Amino acid sequence: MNIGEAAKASGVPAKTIRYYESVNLIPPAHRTDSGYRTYEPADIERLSFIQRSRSLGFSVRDVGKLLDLWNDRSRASAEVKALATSHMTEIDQKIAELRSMRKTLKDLSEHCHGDDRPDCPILDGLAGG
Amino acid sequence: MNIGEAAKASGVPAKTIRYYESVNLIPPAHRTDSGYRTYEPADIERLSFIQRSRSLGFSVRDVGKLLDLWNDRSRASAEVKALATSHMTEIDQKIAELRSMRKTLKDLSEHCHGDDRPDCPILDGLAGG
DNA sequence: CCTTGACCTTCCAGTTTATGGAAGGTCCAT
DNA sequence: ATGGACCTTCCATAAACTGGAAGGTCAAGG
Repeated sequence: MNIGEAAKASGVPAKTIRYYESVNLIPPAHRTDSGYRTYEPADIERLSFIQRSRSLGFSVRDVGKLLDLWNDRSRASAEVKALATSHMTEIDQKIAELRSMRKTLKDLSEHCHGDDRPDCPILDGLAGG
Repeated sequence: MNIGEAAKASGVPAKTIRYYESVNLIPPAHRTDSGYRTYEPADIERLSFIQRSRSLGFSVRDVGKLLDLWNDRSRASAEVKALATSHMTEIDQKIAELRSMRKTLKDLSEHCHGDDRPDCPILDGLAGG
């Protein structure tokens, strides 16, 4: 599987895969004799996970930590558990914020007439959340 | 209210407030005779909204669009409604992804023993979510 | 066999969204 | 009037990409 297919399969652009390799987020890919990078299904899973984590606002560094644990199975599982728990807390917080923001937007659109009348007072609520 | 107080009140660092001004995300602040920026409560609300939106993964550009609508009350409310709705969809998606990710992590920590035993198979699940 | 087009490679430059620090002005309390 | 905590601008750096140039590779068709 070359980098283009890997990009399609994982949702991470080829350019970005190379970038991730360059900053050691992922290990150097195996190469064909001619120098093309090749990827295994396991690599795709890893890339998908990175993709998902990044889109949800986790830093590359955070993702790196999780991947380290994933790679080094011999680590104490207490450490894995602690990291997972801390990430879960972060996630809960993000979900709460998103819900609050969603509510603001919902109020906003419900109180707006949806026609051309310009009295849409709910925009005022945006800051409050 | 000077920039330091505004920073504390809004949660946006002073440095970042100046940056937002420099890229026209917010209008230039009023100045004292000596050149210090001053901020009103309304400015703080705006900054808080920006802060919240950014932390949830909305781009500065997206935030800018919403702020534009907020500023220009005379716009058709249909437009406001459309933008709000589109953002709500995005938010729903983000929430769904976070929940999926949370579930993965929960499974992970539940199946881990939390002691020093190294058999923590759930790390394998990370890519799947 | 050779060409054509879609891949791949590296490298360097630019973008977005800040953040850090230097050099210097301001404000206020002692 | 002087120290320290503010503020100012400007320039450099960071993180996480993204685009483009210059050139190598591969598979298909003529």
